[in-house]
Amino acid sequence: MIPSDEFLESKGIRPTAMRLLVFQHLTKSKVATTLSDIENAFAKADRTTLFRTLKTFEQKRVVHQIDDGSGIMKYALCEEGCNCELERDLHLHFHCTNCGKTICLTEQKIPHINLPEGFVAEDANLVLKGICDKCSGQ
Amino acid sequence: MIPSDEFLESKGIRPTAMRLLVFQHLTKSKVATTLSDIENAFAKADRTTLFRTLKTFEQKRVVHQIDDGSGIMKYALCEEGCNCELERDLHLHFHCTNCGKTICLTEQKIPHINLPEGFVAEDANLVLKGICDKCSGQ
DNA sequence: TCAATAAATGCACTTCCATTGCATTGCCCT
DNA sequence: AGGGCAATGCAATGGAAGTGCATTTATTGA
Repeated sequence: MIPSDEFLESKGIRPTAMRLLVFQHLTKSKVATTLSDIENAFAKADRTTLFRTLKTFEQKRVVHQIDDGSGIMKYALCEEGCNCELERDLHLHFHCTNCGKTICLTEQKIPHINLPEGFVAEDANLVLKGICDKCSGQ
Repeated sequence: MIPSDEFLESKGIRPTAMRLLVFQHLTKSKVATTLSDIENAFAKADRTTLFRTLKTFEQKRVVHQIDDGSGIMKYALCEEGCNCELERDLHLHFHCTNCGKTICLTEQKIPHINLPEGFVAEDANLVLKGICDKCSGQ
């Protein structure tokens, strides 16, 4: 496991204190995270800074944005297997309607779809909604 | 083709003038429509009324809501083949990043996904993004 | 028919989140 | 040390969803 600061630098991101904290917070979190989540995690941080940090991370392919239909954007680290560098990563997401958590199912890929003549797909977003393993296990 | 007012009544919706207009507007429109689209179509109508009209339609399974990731909710009529009455209809949507239009691909169904142990899917949302037939044909 | 009741509409307002402008601070390099 | 650019913080804006309440319109029942 390489140090966070080296990792960020390798992605072309200057590893400031704030960015390292955000990165480590994302690393620890197993689920997709909202801006507010992060804001609450470090009360001292400004919302704008966090917002721009996430935008920077996104641009440099460190995180990807997830629109799970909850109305609030979420972010999750791109993992090893994540193909964000090449093209949009086509793994899918699971949104639990019970606990509200959104989970990256990096193992599951979005199947190929045969589109009608003339349509060219460049990106895909698949969100399944239901009950997650934790909530169904109760 | 049964008249609009009879159709709405058959769905348990009182066919007011406003609702008939909105319904007919949706019928004419081949693509998913935003609240603002409709608002602009009838300048005299109030946003709230339209909002609630759409909510009513949604509840009565006349339209379905589409979150195509553009940040703005869109609505489209449920078609004959639409299974909204039983459960969520699992057809997919195509969002053109060129013209911004969102199209229901009612022919294409969302493939079944094998989820990890403990996950129970109740709903699915698949949005493909790219260039639509009209835009790619130019 | 007319009053009583319920449903639909319109206006104003609130909330929530994403996003931007601008001034300030901090970091890096010479 | 100082110049310059990147990062940060504060304030404000904007867009869309949603709510409360008063008013209008439609339905029902005497």
